[in-house]
Amino acid sequence: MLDIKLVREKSDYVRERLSTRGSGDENKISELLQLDEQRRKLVNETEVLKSQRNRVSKEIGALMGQKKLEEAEAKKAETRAMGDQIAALDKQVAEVEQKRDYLQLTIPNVPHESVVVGKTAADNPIVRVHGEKPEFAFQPKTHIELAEASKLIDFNRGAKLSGSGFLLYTNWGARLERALINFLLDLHTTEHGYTEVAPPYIINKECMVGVGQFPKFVDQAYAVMKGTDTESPAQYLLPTAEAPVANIHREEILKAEQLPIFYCAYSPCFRAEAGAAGVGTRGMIRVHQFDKVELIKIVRPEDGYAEHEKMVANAEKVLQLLELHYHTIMLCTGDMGFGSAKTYDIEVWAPGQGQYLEVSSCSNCEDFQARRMNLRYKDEKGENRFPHILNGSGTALARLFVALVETHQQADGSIRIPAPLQPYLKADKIPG
RNA sequence: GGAGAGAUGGCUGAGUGGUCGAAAGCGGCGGUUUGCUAAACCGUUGUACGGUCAAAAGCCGUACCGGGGGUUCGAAUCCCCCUCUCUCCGCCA
Repeated sequence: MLDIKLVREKSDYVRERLSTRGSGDENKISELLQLDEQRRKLVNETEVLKSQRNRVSKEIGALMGQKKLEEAEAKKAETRAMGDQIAALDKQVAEVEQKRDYLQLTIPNVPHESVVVGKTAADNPIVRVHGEKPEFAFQPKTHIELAEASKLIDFNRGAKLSGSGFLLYTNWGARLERALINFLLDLHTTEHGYTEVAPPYIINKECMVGVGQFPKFVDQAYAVMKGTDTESPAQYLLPTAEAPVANIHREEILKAEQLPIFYCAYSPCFRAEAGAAGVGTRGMIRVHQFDKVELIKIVRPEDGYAEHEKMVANAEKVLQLLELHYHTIMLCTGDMGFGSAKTYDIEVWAPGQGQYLEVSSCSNCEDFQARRMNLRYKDEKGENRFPHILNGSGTALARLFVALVETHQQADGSIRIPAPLQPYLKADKIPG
């Protein structure tokens, strides 16, 4: 969420930056300011009253001590009505505060000034290209054809077990998936300095609010309940490991020397994808459950953008080692996610699809999430500050799987395994 | 799932209706002493919000003793609900 003081003091700036997103959220600022103003007025009123009450209460206490009971009773009668007045005002404050807080949670982050202003994905500039589209002496197959031919994935039985958008990996497919996960975790932990964590897959609402998934994207989440118990507070299947991992230090005040914190985590990701195109058709491009290795950084604000660039490089390294052609784009203001101030997407080339697939999205959310989860650190001056929180996929698996098999498919139907992955799969190719 | 115990400041831990934002100890910070270190001694030590101020500092106020509600002139303290932790039993990968 945005710093209310910033909104108060630089409302025009905030409005202007928000308007570049093209979502109309800048129109919420006036209401926010109004609620803020109203709250401050009410808070002031109640505090004056409370101050009075406290004073009289102390006097009563003193009188009781001196056994001057009649005088004490008189004062009690005098202040009795104050309690109700205070209670009524407190209620008003709570109401206004609730409205303000909710409104604040629905306003997206302000884009960083280095972000290109644009409306849609078509406006996203390409910032880097690695390799080039591979040439094939034969007609390259799609991952669906390859997966069926080599029995990597049983699409029909996956759907039977769960529904459309769920995959059953089989034999070499399951092994390849596992090999990729281990390869990614090892790369980031041993080469890039991340500490591996394994979070719960069922998480509470606070995690979702903290990273900005809620309240806006509740309809995209899977809620879970215990047995037939519809009463207990809902928990959710994680849509990304970002949700639990970024929240590890929620409501903490970290010591300056604890920063920077680099975490990486494997998890499956569950997405309802309500209303999305592509679920319901076969394939692995858009599914309800996929594996991902996520990268999270918690850093000092002054380091945020340098660490952001490094994080993107860490994710790109994956594709380089797997000998895949990709390009990195910067999301324009209109295409950025809710909590992000700046985002790079990495898109890998999938020859069978004839298109680039997003396998990583690396964002600096600045202090937007830290404010939501009240995560702070104490700097050298002893002041509490909000750190920058960064998240990036390093990378998403299902689409990486697609790019890998489509890129490295051979004329004989086998799939070549790039050298860095071979020790993990314990094979140099998947037979056709 | 059953029974019991607990949750207080960075940590340990006292506090059962009134100068308690909270004793004491530890830690941290500053200082004295010292060739240096240590010890000892002295001082200091939370967070948020609101107000004041051009701003910072400072000052004033309010709230915060797991969370929410209640009783009361007044709640860390009494009552109710919830969450979490620990111990024992049961079940279980």
